Amino acid sequence: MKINKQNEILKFIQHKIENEGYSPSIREIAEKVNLKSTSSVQYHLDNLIKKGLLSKKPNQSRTLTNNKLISTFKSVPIVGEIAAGAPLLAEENKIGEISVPQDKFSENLFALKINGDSMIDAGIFHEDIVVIDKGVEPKNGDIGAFMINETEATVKYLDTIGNKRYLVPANKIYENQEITSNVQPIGKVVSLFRDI
Amino acid sequence: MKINKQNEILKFIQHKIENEGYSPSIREIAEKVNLKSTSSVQYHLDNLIKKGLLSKKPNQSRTLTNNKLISTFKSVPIVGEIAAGAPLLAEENKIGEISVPQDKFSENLFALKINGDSMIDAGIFHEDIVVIDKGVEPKNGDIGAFMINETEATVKYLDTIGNKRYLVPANKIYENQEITSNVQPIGKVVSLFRDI
DNA sequence: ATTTTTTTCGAACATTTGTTCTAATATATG
DNA sequence: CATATATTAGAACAAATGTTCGAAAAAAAT
Repeated sequence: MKINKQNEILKFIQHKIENEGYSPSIREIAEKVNLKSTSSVQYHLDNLIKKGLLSKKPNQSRTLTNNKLISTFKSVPIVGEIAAGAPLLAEENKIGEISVPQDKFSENLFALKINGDSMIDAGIFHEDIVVIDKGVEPKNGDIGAFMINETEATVKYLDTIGNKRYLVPANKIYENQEITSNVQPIGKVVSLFRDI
Repeated sequence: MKINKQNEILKFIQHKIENEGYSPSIREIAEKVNLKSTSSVQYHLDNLIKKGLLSKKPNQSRTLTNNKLISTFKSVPIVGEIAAGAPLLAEENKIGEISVPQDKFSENLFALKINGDSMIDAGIFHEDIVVIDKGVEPKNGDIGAFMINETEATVKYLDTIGNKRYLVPANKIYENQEITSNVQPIGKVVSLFRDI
């Protein structure tokens, strides 16, 4: 019957935070896991905290937080068609939001919805969403996002052939495009999301 | 000086939840926004709740939640190697968690880490994470997850050729595998995540 | 200037909640 | 079986917290 009280408590706390948006009180935990005394819960909480699985603020109610996957996600904008003249991240270019785990989040992140199949051999398909880190300049071999003529954003491999730098698609039917002054690197592609 | 107390309070609550992981108390709000009385804060909270921007539970501390963008994610387990004999979602098979938007969440979701390149032509690469809906039986043409010999989970296209059903890889170097009694459908692949 | 509405304050109160201590009970260990 | 360890219970306490009411102050409207 009693499998593992500690884990049962941890799971309930996580569940409560995920579903209600706030931590349970000690007495709520006691009731849920069938413990008659608040001090029994305290006992397990102390152990969970010692293990580093939980944190709490002393003398403050409902301040239990999950140390591992604090369900705090932060949203980054998804950019669609780029309006002529408007800065890349201007409000009028925004077509949505996507959330990324906070531990991977930085202010430099935003997302692009892929249009076309030029990166299909890299496993990046039409309508996939790629997250881009503006703070990381794409290097040779990286997949990066680039602004072309200040109106179009594109995702390609970056590569140097001879002494020229190219945008390299991952699809044989498209050609390399030399990087000239009309191409500006935006950032490096760091992750990808797809609905199937 | 006083720009908009209501908005100031809302912002502080959101900030506190995002950064600390729990809601502020009324007195903490009062101090932060320079109100001397808790009832002044109550006054604004009531208005924010009337506007539908906040929710709270009566007589419970720190239960303020943001109606818009809070806790819109839920975690689903990532399953790795499947221990012989253990149920697919047994704790010992779990290698992590991934969060999915709440509006797409169901209790039937879990995730698999892809091992190998048998689905490479479908844009599913080695070490990608696919989310599977156990509540949806894969149909012809769908990408599904299947359990083989109750020990190995695999992701393949499902297709019917003649009167036989096959697991169809998306990679020419692999062969179709006829579905026999040792193959059990788990669910349909619904989304994909990749770190690049 | 007067009235009305909005906002703030203060204080008192009832609950909720975390904390702590001791003892009882269960479980494991030798 | 005896002993040690882990777990649970009970109760009492102190602190944190939400709630409420009336009045004052500030701002807006007439």
